[in-house]
Amino acid sequence: MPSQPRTVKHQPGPRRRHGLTREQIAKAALDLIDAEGLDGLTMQRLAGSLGIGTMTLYGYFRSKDELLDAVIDAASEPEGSFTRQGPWREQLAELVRLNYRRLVRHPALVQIRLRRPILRPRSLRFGETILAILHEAGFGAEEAAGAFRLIFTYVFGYAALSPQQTVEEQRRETAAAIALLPPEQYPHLTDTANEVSMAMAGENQFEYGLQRVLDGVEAAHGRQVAG
Amino acid sequence: MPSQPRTVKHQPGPRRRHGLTREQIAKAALDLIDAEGLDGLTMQRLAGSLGIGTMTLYGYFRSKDELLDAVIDAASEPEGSFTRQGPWREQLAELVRLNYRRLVRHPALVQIRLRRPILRPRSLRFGETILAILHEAGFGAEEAAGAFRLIFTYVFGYAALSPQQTVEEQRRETAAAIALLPPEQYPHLTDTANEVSMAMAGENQFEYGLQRVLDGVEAAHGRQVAG
DNA sequence: ACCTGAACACCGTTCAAGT
DNA sequence: ACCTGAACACCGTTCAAGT
Repeated sequence: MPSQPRTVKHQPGPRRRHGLTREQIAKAALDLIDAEGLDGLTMQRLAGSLGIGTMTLYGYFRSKDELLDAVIDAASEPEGSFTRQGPWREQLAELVRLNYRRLVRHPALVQIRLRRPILRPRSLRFGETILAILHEAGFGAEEAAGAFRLIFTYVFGYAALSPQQTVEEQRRETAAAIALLPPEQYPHLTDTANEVSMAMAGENQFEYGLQRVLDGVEAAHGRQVAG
Repeated sequence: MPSQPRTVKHQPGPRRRHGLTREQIAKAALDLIDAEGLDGLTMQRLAGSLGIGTMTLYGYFRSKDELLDAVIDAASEPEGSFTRQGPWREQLAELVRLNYRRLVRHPALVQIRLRRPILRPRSLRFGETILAILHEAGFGAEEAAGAFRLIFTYVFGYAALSPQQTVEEQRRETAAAIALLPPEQYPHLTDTANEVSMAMAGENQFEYGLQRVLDGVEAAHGRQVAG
């Protein structure tokens, strides 16, 4: 169950011995995960990087799970640069791009989300804005919810399936695996090894798929309106 | 780097003391992951369930990673029921549905893929068949590779982001989180809480998104052919 | 040749003790 | 009141020893 972000004691000044706040600790944890993956965040290492005893962390957070909630909040600062302008499709595209970049900046969000749903108010802003745009574009409630789920699946799915390795490493690895296949059993993969290797890594592919997803949402809406 | 599925010794008969094969062990590991998640698979527990010593496993697999490769193969039996029939769009849809069901049957595949790319020949069959269908439909190499990546992202992303909890639990949790939001700040989410909760859980949503993805692929192909 | 217990360097968290 | 070392029940894997 999701735990509330309550402070252990409600005191304005840093009465604590180390002068640390929950937010500062969460930020340090976020940096650790972004740099080394979710497995890289251990209570021992986090405490070590802050120069405090491991058990001191449990004075700020009841468990590692509660710490992860704070990490999510730390990574979910509102997107200041987003302003709703232009046709609904372009508004959606821009919002999705901004949130995709956030996920690239903070792989921690993706890795945590793969373990459990993220339902913090700050994170739900993304859904609220998408629904607002679709509502204004004339989408019904069910239609809008379906489109939101698809868009959410695409942006998180893309980020989740993008490797932590460099683009170059990934392409080489894909190409190497294809090169090992018997061409007569895998003719198309063999013939298009280059194109497939390119498509499986790199951020330019994100935009291509996003446009296809929006094509699909738009097409269904057009049929709905027409029918 | 991906390790080869080589047997430690090439002997036809089960000369081994326990009479166990790599395949049998991999199958047991697959069952463990499917039932309890990737974290549920530990060398100690797997050995225990097989009634052998932990270290005996290392006589069959050089490392846990090599064991996971065998688990992937065990879960990737070819889809016997798939026959290419009808228009390309329906062929794609059916192939994707079959593979989605495979992922639902074997969450192990999704959980392993989130840790590293899956590049085993048996798994690459999926890509080969998609490329074959698209090629026959007149897609160019780059266009086909882009469509493959999108479809792959959708099917794995959808499976990866689907919770391990029951559909009912998930819906209740989503609805509860929305109910906690201040309605004046989240008006659309509040108004469509029901539709959103439904859309975020349950397999019927998979088909909706799949059709939108195929709409997008089809629309882009139509423009390509027309232009 | 095949199998395996003990040991090592890790985890998250409980508990009891320090200041 | 705040902090923390020791300890517990785990991990994957190395090593040396059993049959």
